[in-house]
Amino acid sequence: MSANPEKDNRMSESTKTTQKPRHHRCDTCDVRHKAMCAAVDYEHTDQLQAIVSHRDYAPGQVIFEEGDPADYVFNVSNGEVRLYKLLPDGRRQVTGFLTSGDFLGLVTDSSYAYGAEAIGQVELCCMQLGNLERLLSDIPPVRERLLDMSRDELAAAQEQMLLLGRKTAREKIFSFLLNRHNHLNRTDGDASVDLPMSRTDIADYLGLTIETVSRTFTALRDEGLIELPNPHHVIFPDMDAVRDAAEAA
Amino acid sequence: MSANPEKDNRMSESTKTTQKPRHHRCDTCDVRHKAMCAAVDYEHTDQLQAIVSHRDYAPGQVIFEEGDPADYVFNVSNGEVRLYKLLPDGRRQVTGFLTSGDFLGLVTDSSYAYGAEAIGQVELCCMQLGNLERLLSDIPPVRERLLDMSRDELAAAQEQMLLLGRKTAREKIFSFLLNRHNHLNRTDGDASVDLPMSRTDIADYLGLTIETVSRTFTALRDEGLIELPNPHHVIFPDMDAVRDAAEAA
DNA sequence: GGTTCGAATTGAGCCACGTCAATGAAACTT
DNA sequence: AAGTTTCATTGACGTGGCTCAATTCGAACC
Repeated sequence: MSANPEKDNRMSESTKTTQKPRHHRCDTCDVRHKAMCAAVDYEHTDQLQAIVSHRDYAPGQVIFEEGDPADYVFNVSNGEVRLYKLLPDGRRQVTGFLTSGDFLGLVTDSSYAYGAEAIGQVELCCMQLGNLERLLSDIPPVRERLLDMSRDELAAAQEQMLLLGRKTAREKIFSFLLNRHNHLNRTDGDASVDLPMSRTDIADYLGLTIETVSRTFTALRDEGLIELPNPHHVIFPDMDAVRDAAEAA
Repeated sequence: MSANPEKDNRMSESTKTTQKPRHHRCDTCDVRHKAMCAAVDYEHTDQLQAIVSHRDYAPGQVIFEEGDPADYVFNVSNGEVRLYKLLPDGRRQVTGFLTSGDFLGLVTDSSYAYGAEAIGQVELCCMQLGNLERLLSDIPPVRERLLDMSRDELAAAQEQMLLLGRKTAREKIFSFLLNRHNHLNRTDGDASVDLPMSRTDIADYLGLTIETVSRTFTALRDEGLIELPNPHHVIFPDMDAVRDAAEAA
């Protein structure tokens, strides 16, 4: 079992609502096509613009905690966010990592169903829950879009259950690396993956301890399957070999 | 790691589409208030009725497999269904159990994202995917309802990730029993739980082996926390004691 | 250039749970 | 009612990953 306070990473409540309202324009937003907002047509862009604002978060800063009253929902415009659930004794399960375009703010009984923290510097686009609901009734395609997005999220969640319940440490690491490679690889030929999160985050995401994560990375390095120029960057010298090894076990 | 062919449980492909088209009426359907259909108003009930049909499934029968082309979506009208994902070597993760009112047929790229099998005798209400989509555009509240339902499902999935990644065998069993008790307890004072599924299903749902599930049940029985008149029925002699023990670890 | 401090790595030992194997208890067949 | 099959339980033993405890590495400081 792992506990992981990450004490100092967690900013005080007072800094939590730190807000530097910049002027962002929805019509030139570069993550719009990936986000929920893609379903807002040209005519309604003004309405969208009117209800969104921006917030910046420092590394480690809490965005919201599980159970907080959910007044706002968010879109990630920049940076990486971790979602997590805690047990009373501090054990943590990271349920997902979000990047630009992802929707944030799952709600049950008008409170957040999980906690969310900035991993590095993060920029969020946010709107009040009430405004989202108004948007949903005014512009039907937005609800369709949101349904599609949560359909994908649900499929990813099931895949993660398979990983957590039935895969070995080695398989978990392989799946994690290959998933990241598939989902966020910008340039096509790039056989490398960035890992902005800490070993603790990875461990809590895969249901392992930091020691096991570290040892597994080292083992893969020693086998020549990956290179580790630094703990936050993985290079695949031979992508096919990795895929073979991943399937073998 | 557990493999579990459940060979003979699996009916042949030919029996798979076994269909005994009965006459069911949406306007008197007794699971309607729990299902997606609750969002279809009185005026549209005929339209709903026109596109649904019923199917019966025998215990162990495959409803669909992961990757099958998804032509139909379903509502469970009766019985219990297991959802699962498989690894190439046969290891299985049960991702959920469904009962009456639950929606079935998560789709990605127009194929099913998981497999589904009847646990006992099962009755499903089904409609073609295209008809569902037409329903969604014709009756906006249905999409809203579906979004709400998948919101809840997603929250449950995250809870399950916490269980799989961070809880001990004992805690997993406690959570499983208490969840069942909370979610499907008909009569209010009833301190018991039915477990229609096999030990293998439970093990694959909790990321354990059948032996560990069995041993944990026995341990709880020996401690006087539960009674086991038979493997498919659990009685809690002292509900509060169970809740305390569950929190203690 | 040395100090500090957090994160990552490495080592040694252990234990919760898995594996393998036997037994028990129902339900089904004939 | 004896044989067969399936599922659950129980026992003996092994091990993958956890725990506890050092190092090591780097970045940010004077």
